[in-house]
Amino acid sequence: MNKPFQSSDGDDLLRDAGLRVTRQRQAIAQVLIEAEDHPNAEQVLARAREHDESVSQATAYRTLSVLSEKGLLHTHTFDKNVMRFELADRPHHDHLIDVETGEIREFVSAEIERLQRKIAKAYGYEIVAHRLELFCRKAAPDETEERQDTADLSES
Amino acid sequence: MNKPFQSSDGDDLLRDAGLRVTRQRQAIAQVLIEAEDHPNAEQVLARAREHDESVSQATAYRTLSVLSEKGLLHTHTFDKNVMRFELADRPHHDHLIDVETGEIREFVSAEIERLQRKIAKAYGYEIVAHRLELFCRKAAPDETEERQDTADLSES
DNA sequence: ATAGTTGCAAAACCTTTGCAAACGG
DNA sequence: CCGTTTGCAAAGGTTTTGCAACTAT
Repeated sequence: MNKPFQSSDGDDLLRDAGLRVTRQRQAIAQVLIEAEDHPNAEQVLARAREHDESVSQATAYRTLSVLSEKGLLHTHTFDKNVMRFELADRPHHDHLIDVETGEIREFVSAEIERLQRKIAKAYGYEIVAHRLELFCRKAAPDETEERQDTADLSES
Repeated sequence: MNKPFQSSDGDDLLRDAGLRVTRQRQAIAQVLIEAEDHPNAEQVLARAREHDESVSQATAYRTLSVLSEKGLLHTHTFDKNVMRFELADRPHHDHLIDVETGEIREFVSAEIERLQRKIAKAYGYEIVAHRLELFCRKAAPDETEERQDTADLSES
């Protein structure tokens, strides 16, 4: 019984990256798999230490760095100076950031994805990766009620 | 004869931000107006010093910071850790980054903009700012020739 | 056995800040 | 004039690195 795509298993994730499986890296991989948010390095380290106290900052940064380079982890910089991480094995999605609360919602728009590819192609490029972030604020009650808009959202 | 929108004049830019007009800030504003790329703080400082040697790092960062806060400057973080700047008075556009060369092209898609607003609205939000970056690689010659794709590009 | 990995502490890197002197309006 | 702005140098926050000991394979 092998995992189809998502390396929901930490050891697999590490091996996929060509890394040796160590206690410390297992702890980090586990954190990434369990994460439902977009933790930064400091948070990954703190959570990993709950699994294995011995994880050092250096190892956390080194592991996150390799996993990112190998494409197994996606990175974001929602706020100024810190890099945030997210497993790459999840279906692609973009982010909507509530600028008041910092809350991050994920969304997918097949339509936007399509347009992006179209644009890149028009310039003679193919997309390697992309990043779409909407910094938003809760809207005023809204007078024009366009409820059917939701239709575009989840076509992935 | 007043400028309609773009403060193509450095002093105006500074006054729009509620700042006093100093030699150093004039140099920085000039750099931003002349910039055809997306310089980071270090580059802005270096270029500003060509206009006025006395500009210090502190002033560069402080000025860029205020201009950004006042919304006169847009910021990006294409690469990991450095913030890049760009005058906000230009028509909105997104970025296509050539991952091989680092070259940055700008594009506009009214269609994507529209979809973004639609998505935000569906979640009950309104967009304050957004960021769309396509990390691309020059495409292989391409077998299916879709030249008319260019149509979507410049509807702004 | 041995190449890869570790923690530690120091360094590197980008950005911010305290302060007294200098300056703009 | 008086509040703002300056340069300097030091501090801040995040990420990287050199090294000797340790460990997965």
